[in-house]
Amino acid sequence: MRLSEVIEAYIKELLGDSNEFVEFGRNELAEYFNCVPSQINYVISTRFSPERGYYVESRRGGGGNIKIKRVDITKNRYIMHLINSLEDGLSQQEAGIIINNMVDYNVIDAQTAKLMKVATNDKVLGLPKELRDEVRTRIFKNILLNLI
Amino acid sequence: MRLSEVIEAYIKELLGDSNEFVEFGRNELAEYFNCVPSQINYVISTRFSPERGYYVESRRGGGGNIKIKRVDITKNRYIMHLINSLEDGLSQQEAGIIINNMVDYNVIDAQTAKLMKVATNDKVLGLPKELRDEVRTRIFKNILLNLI
DNA sequence: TACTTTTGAAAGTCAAAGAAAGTCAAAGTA
DNA sequence: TACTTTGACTTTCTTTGACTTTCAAAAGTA
Repeated sequence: MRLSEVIEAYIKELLGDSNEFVEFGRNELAEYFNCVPSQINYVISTRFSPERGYYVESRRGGGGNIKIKRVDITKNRYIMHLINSLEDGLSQQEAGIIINNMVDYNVIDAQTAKLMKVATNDKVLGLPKELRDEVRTRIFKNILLNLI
Repeated sequence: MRLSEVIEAYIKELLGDSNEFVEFGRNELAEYFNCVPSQINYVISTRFSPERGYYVESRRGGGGNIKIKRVDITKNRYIMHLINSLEDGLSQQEAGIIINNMVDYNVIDAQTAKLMKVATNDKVLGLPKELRDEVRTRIFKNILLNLI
């Protein structure tokens, strides 16, 4: 079995039942598995994506750590479906339509909708088009994930 | 847990129940936590700055001390004040601290806080650092504007 | 007494050292 | 070819300590 798979399994084990999230030091974990620290990043980026229902946060510096949160993807199939069906270069217009739909279906309230629109707005992001759509997609997916 | 966070929590604890302000000797506090005095300054400047809704006074010399007050203002004034005092190039950490404070001050609820954190998260933005802090600042400010 | 100087007890500043995590591309493997 | 492993280098945050500034009380002076 690939080491990456072992690490993946280990993290999922930790997330096991009852635990909504895990928190660990990257170096500790790397030491435990006798690998370079960056392997942990590889595992996280290939296996703990929003599409699979994971949200990842981290901090650097003294006492730094990585926190992986598991979202119960069965709790809101509509949102998970949305996350997985979104193409990578979401435009402002497309995002807006989806947000409006969510309001119509009472998935989110007006205030949340407003904030989501702001955070995915062209002017606010203010980046060259391709990059902008990429970033917007990430923001949008991750917000969706955290609505569950 | 990081010492800085322990000290932060301790000060907030003191501020917490009905106390409008805390007053302490820098050296005493440092001794209590077994750290160098300048660590107290670090905690204050990263966690209790005016942008974060705190007013800090101090006196040097014999009998000198530090006094930290919570600023008591209305939601909208708090937000306006924040918008005006935010510098460009906000880091994820700074944004996070401010968001936490807004929750403490009942300016936003936990759900909104989460959304704001996600939309200003390093990994979510996933941009080179020069751009990242710029974009984050725009997103953050614009969300604030829309909270008014 | 009224004013000035000294002195020691604080707090402030700033940069270096330390401790983590992140990035990226080259090398390895199936 | 696609995925994984590795490691050198970067960035971020915290801790530490040497040095500076300020203040108040004590001591000295006219």
